[in-house]
Parts: sequence; structure tokens; C-alpha cells
Amino acid sequence: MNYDIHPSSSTPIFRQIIDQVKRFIASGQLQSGDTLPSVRTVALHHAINPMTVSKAYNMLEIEGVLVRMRGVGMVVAERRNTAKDKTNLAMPAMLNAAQVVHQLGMERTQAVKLFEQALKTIEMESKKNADQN
Amino acid sequence: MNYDIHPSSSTPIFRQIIDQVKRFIASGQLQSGDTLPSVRTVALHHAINPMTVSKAYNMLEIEGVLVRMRGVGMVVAERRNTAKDKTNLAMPAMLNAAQVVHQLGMERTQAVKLFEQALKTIEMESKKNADQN
DNA sequence: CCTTGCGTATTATCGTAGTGATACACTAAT
DNA sequence: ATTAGTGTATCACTACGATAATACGCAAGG
Repeated sequence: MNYDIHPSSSTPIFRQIIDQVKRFIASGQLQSGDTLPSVRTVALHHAINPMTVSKAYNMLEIEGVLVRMRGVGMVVAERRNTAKDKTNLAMPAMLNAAQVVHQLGMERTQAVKLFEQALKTIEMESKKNADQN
Repeated sequence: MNYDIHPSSSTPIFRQIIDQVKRFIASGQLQSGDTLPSVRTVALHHAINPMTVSKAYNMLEIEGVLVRMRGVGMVVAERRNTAKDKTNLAMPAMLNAAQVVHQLGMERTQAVKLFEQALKTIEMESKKNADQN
């Protein structure tokens, strides 16, 4: 359970956290009742401000994704359908990629090949990071 | 030759323009010597500031994609390989989408299905917009 | 109890990306 | 020359994300 945070990215840090927590839950890496890494832990580990993490967690609580347990931490709320959640969470990135290849006038078969290639690349990187731990 | 601009998007307007110009060139919809829609035309058509468009064009000139012809407008510069350009331009969006599905722990086959579905969606929207003209 | 670890409210400041309004320099065409 | 069309330099403003320092309320565990 580790966040992949890029402070220099154009997407705000708090949004990176929000998105990744949702994905962890949808993928089952986080389940109902699990506690999240504490605000201060995350802040120290990534050299960012605790309030930034807190804001992300707070928004997730507002959305009903997390529950704040006083004195304990943030806990994953009860959840139902992870199946549809996955597609819902994946769709924006998919549509974005689809629009790009469409504007490039790329053949559908070639677009799929590129996508599969990207998948392999990401999986490779993931394994590398896992080996470093 | 029309831009697809979303002022409320989190990606800046000038970046949307830059990306789309590059894609138009890579796809052949814009060729060397073609003149681009003028700063004011674009600004009026999309209700945005001329300077925003100008900055986009300016950066494209710095990158060597466009050439500024005084009193005439921006012209597409000489270009070589559009083949590799396409994949280079598509890669970031692909990698982003790939990382999302990876963090979601989605099966590769299902990820590809989703992507193809997104492609169809985008193509549908494109046709709708074309019919409106 | 009291120490330690949770999240958070508060307030203020900083940095900066993005945008906007205006006026200017230039060219082409008439 | 005048007009109308290019792009743009300049300056200011806005919005937002991130930071910082501090203090608070709460719960678990020794």
C-alpha cells in the first residue's frame, strides 16, 4: 500500500492521492475496514505537507469512500459493486487515449497494438519497483 | 480544421491547442506550408483570449513545428517523419491509461475491450459533430 | 492518567500557471 | 496612404495548489 506521487506533475498532489485510493479499493488492494496510511506517514514519506494529504482524505470521506475513526485514522467504508467501479474509474483515461489516437487518424488495430505495448511497459516498471523493495 | 477546446477542463487551453496542432500535422490534416487559423479567429470562435492562442502558437514556433510569417500568420514548418511522430504523440495518453488499468488490477483482455469501447464512443461523437456542420 | 498517535481547524503566506486587456509592429492589398 | 489582417510585448490580475505553524479533540495502550 504505497502511493505513487509526483509532486512536479501538473495534476495536483491531493488529486493523485484521491484517484489512487479509489483504484486501490476498486482493485481489492484495500478492503472495507482497512485503515489507510496516516496523514503524517504519507507526508513524511513523500516530503509533502500533511494538510495536503488531509485534504485528499477529507474529500474521500465526503464522497463516502472513507470513514473517519477518531483517534484511529481513516478506514475504508462499506462498499458494494467493485465491478462497475473499475470501468467507471478507467473510462476517463480510456476516452482520453481514444480521442488522441482518433485525432491522429490512427488505425484501430494499430491503436490497440500501441495500447498493449503501453500495458507491457507499465507492468515492467511495476515489477522493477517491486524488486527494489 | 477546427479545434476541440474545453475551457473548463483541467488541462490548460493553450496546451489543448498545442497538442491538437501536433496531431493535425501528424495525421496529415495539416501539411507543410498550410496556414493555421488566425489567433483572433480562434479566440472569437471559442470565446477565449487571443493571447492564449498566441502563446500556444509561439511555443509551437519555438519547437520548430510552426513558422511565423509576418503579416501573414503561422505556417506549418517542413516536416519529415510523421510515422514515428504519431506513436510519440500517442504514447503519453496510452501510458496514462495503462497505468490506470494496472492500478485497478484489471485483466489485460478486459482492458483492451474497454479501450476498444472507448474508441467506438469517440468515433460516434466525432460523427455526430460532423453531422451538425 | 498520560503519552502517543490519529485527523483537523485555523489562518496566513507563497508561488505560479493561466488568463485577460491594451497597445504596438508588421505585412498585404487596395 | 489607408485599411485590414497578421502575431505579440507588456503588464496586471485571478485562482488555485501547496506550504507553514499552531493548537485542538479524540482514542488506544501502557
